[in-house]
Amino acid sequence: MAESAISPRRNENYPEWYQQVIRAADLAENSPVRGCMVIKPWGYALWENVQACLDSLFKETGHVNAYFPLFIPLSFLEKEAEHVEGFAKECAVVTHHRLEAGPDGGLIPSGRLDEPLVVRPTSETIIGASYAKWVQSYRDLPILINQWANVVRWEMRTRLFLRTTEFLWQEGHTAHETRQEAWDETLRMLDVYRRFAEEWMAVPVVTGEKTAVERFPGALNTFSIEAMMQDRKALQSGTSHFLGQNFARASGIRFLSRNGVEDLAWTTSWGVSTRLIGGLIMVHGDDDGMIMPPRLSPSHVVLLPIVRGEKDGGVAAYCREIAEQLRRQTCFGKNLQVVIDERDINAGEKSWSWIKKGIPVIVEIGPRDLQNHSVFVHRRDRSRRERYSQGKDAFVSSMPSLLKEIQDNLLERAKSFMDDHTKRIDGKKEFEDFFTPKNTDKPEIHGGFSLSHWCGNDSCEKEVNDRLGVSIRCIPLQPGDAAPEPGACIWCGKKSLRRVLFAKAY
RNA sequence: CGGGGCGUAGCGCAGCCCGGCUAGCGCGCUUGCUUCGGGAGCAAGAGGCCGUGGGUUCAAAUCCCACCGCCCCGACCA
Repeated sequence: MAESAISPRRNENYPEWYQQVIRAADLAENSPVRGCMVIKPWGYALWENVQACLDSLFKETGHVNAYFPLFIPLSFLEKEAEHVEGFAKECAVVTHHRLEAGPDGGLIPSGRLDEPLVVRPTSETIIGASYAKWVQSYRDLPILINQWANVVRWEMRTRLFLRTTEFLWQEGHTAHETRQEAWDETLRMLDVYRRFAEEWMAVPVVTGEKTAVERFPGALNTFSIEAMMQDRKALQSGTSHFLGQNFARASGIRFLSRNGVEDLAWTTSWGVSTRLIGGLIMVHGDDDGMIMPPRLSPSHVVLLPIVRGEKDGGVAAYCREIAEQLRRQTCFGKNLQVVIDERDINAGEKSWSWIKKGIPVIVEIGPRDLQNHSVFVHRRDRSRRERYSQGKDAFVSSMPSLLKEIQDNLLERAKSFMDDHTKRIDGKKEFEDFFTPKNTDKPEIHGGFSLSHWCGNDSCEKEVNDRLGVSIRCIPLQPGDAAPEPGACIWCGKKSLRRVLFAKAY
């Protein structure tokens, strides 16, 4: 049995496997700055594709981009009580604006600021200040703005992509005339995230509302998309918040309504971050590394010329010809991205490097292929033993449909995985067993999503979390999962009106 | 911030208990030759303030103290 490229394998040590995939695929690495990462070109190209796709979805739904400051005056953050409480513990604060030579030759901060500046952990307050200025009449609404930015949250424990001190994201901030409009916007953007996850990332998600315990500080309602990783834990992959009039009140976003009375705007905010990349790795990756969904992959095909010694025998030219033909093909509305890897390294090693990077299609091309007008194809979503030879022209013309097939296959695979590990559990014992590892010394991958009844009390929710490390990921919105259905709370046995989604989470 | 583990070559590690020649090994790197439908073989090389500071000692990677950093598990979180 051949070895896998990544060690340990997923079922041996999942967290370590995750780190190794990031390294092997050359996506990112730790930086000298604690908790911060360097996103390397292959990882950043993936993020750029995520940005481009989401950005066009935002534009399609009427949003425009803008940019607000990195620094937030301390007093702004103090305006919304719950918001302060939620973020106070993880804020980086700028207190000085100058460096002076110290006695030992080092530099010491000087020039203390009158009012400290908080490095934005999120931008509701600073954007709210602008909106307050911009909005005077109901005619100024709605405001539908998104910003692509970095934010800083001083986390205790960090993991590449999943939780870093600084991360990249987009945050949409909208202000509306009516409650209904803001509410609709909240759900519309949640659905944009769901579509993006499923159609672009090939990641199936559960959409739902957060419980009070898990809600965004200052929001009236928080909605999220939750995806299942291959260790069966949930990853909150995007959030959309209905902020009611809380932030409008705090920031003074007031307008003269149609009735001539002063009113507060209704606002929303919604975001996804580089965390999505962590999700992509954990949903699709295998024991040989990353697997990129074709729709977001920085490149679709790599051509590997197999050259004997110095004698090229026309292989390079043959590769260039194929590359040209492929680049004229379109898939998912874009031209195919093709790489020819002519690095002077061992062919096997070269091939493996692309497997680890997760490029959807790897094509080996040697003199024999040249002679037969064929190519040797390896789909990254299939095993290495399933490589096959194919006529060049057929290969070129079938690439778009092959990529679509891979995209669909990844989604299908992830979907059945999630379905297989989503249970409707009604017994407390069964519930506990589901979430309890059999070998406590070296916990194996276990559990999954449990759709179970919940009475609605914080105390049950917290106890489940304390005892089992399991939280309520959301109250699902999907018709099938969410249909009200009387039952008994999985924990206390009291009356429950509906099932909620329980899972261990990142 | 609590509990545990670890800092030795670019990466992964051994050596430390029981102090003692020139600090090793694997991978990677450089050069040459050989190989060539596959993560190559042989040979010759380059590369270390053994995390930092202090102490004990004739002698410290090794023992003691302090500090710094990293990882895991908890609390917190996109």
